[in-house]
Amino acid sequence: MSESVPKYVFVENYIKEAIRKKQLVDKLPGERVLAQQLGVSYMTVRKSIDNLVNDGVLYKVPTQGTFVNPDKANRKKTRTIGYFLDSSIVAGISSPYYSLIFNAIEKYAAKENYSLVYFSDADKESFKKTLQKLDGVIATCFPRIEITILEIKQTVPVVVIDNSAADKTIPSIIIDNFNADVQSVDYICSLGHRRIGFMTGLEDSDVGKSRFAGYQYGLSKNAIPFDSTLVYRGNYSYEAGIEGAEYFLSLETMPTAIICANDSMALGAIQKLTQNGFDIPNDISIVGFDDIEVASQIVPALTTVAAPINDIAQHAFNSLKKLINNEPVEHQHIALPARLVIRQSCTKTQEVKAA
Amino acid sequence: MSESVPKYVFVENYIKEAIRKKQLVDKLPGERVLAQQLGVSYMTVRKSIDNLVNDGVLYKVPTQGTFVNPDKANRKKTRTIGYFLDSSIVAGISSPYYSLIFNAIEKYAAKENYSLVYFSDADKESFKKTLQKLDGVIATCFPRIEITILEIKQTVPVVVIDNSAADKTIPSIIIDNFNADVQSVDYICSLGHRRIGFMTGLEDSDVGKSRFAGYQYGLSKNAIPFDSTLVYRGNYSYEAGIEGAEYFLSLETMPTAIICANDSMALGAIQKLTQNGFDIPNDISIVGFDDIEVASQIVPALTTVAAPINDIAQHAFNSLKKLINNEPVEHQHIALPARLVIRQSCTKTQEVKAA
DNA sequence: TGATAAAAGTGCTATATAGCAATATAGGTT
DNA sequence: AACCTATATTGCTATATAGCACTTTTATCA
Repeated sequence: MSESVPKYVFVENYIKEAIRKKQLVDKLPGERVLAQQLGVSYMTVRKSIDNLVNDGVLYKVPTQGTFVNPDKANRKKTRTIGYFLDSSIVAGISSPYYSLIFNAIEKYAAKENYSLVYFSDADKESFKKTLQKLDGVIATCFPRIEITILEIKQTVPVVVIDNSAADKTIPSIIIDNFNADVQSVDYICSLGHRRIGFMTGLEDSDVGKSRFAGYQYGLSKNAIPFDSTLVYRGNYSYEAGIEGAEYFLSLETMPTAIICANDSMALGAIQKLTQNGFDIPNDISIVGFDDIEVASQIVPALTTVAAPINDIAQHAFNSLKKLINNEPVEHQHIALPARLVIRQSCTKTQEVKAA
Repeated sequence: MSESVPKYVFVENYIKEAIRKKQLVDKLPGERVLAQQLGVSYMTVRKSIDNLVNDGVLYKVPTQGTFVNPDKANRKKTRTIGYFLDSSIVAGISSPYYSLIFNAIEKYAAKENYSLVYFSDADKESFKKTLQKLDGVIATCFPRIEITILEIKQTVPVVVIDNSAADKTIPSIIIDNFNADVQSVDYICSLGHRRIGFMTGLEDSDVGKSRFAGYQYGLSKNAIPFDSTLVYRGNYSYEAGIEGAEYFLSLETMPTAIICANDSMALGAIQKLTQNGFDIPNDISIVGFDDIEVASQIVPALTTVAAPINDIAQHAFNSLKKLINNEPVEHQHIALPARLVIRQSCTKTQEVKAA
């Protein structure tokens, strides 16, 4: 028993350690018994136990004893939920798509008197402490962060968006990316385009794979053979858009249209192609995905697939609310349709125009 | 002294009542003194006071005494702070500038184990309940929401950004908008422009007024007489940018450059001018303010004033943390410099080019 | 074997006492 | 007025003891 630690703190630590080691799992020895075992006064034991009760580690039932508090059971509801983005998304919540989702979730939450925290996992300690304060979490999910998703689920109810979690008991709200990109290919084909480039998103996720698969299915549906040289492997960033355009510029025969797996890559492609003297859409048509706010504000205004932001937010919040209230969630996995918004970044091919 | 109430509860109630009646406003008598006055044991007094400390009613300073906890500090700290935007900002947290600020604040807060809630005031009840959960608030301030700012201040510590509050005891972190726009005018003049249009922000705030004043001062500094026909009264929105460009198009002689009070209006102006066959920057140069992310991604990349997002967030968080911890805030009102970022939306006037 | 009484266990309230480290106050000196 | 010393104040840690109301366990008796 160290001289520098008060005895009552020593007893607190002793109890906490015994709980951690599963030596104490439910009922503690009586206060007088414990005092005798540890060789301290009864009042010292009482002081330690009172502190641990205040901290929520233990609870007392008069005349019956003192018990270990189960992990999740006794926490008070805070009516605060969290929106989680992992820290590999460098721009974090300032990313145009995620800030739209976050804004929409906050509106639905506020109507039900829930406050909304935004948090990430750059600081592990802060991440854990924030989780402890929440009734539940809506998380943007990627396969690469499955461990984090599991950790969240072990602490509070969780609903995922964008990609399903590997653990299929976690409800998910995603976009029907496949049919959205089939739609884009159909529209581009309706303008007469046959040589259609594609900038993929990250293929480590269902989002990336589904958008690419939709492109491929759209080609075959329009009797266009798949040509792998018309595919640039991107990663959703503006910089990838620039590099993708460079790649297509390097081809002997450029595509007459490019479908991008998101708007940021479309912006990068427009920048590089314009710099190289190409006119959008007269020389080459561009389609994006997400319909971030500036998509309608740039020159030319971008034709893009509009993600159903409000629907995603509403379904995610409602599913989470049910989990928090221990109610059954009717539709565990929801795939929402996305709509193509036609603006000025696409035009008919020169051949169709000449005819 | 009632038989049915334990003595320590009686002492707790006695202290709380004395606080309520203002008989105790700051320092309590010593524990031994109190025990004597109330005719109970010293240990009983200690037990009562410890409970009131746990409840946040009192706080103790070893060797100095026990004190009444001021009203605001009554609650247990949640280590959760809020970022407030009033609901008249339709795009809410998805606005490019505000989401950057919010993202930056979250990073500083997480490092200090504070969680960050985003909230608005569309739902009054939710607004009040959220306030109750927070240790403090960083609020984007406008003169039109002074009543809301006061309400926040009456509940928790508050720091404002963007505009100072009318209540000068509230710390503020703002941008030096005046010198930022002087800078823009200087730069435009250095390119040979003498006919310089200006799209104001909202003039109901210091931000709006300072940016306009900086434009005017910049003109006089460069010996250019102020011409009120070269001023369009805007409101920071993309739509105002379109209308502003329409206004300048309607003039007999258009300006050769336009300085916009923010980037969204610059986007609108570029859109309308391009539609009307003008080339940016060859026919007319454009300057924005804020340096939102897409400013660098559009064609042409926008020359704009970069708001010191991280500095604002850092100072705001640090000031708020001090308020929460009852420490003095050294610099109550901070005006941070903003830097002009030169990209592709400006060029020399045709006259300078010909020479 | 079942019922009842006694004993033991349990957290709770209350008091008394001693001594520690740090700070504040009072008094005296230069 | 500034400095030093002694004393008082302050919350803190720790121990000991007594007895209460209630519940659980054990022992005893029919």
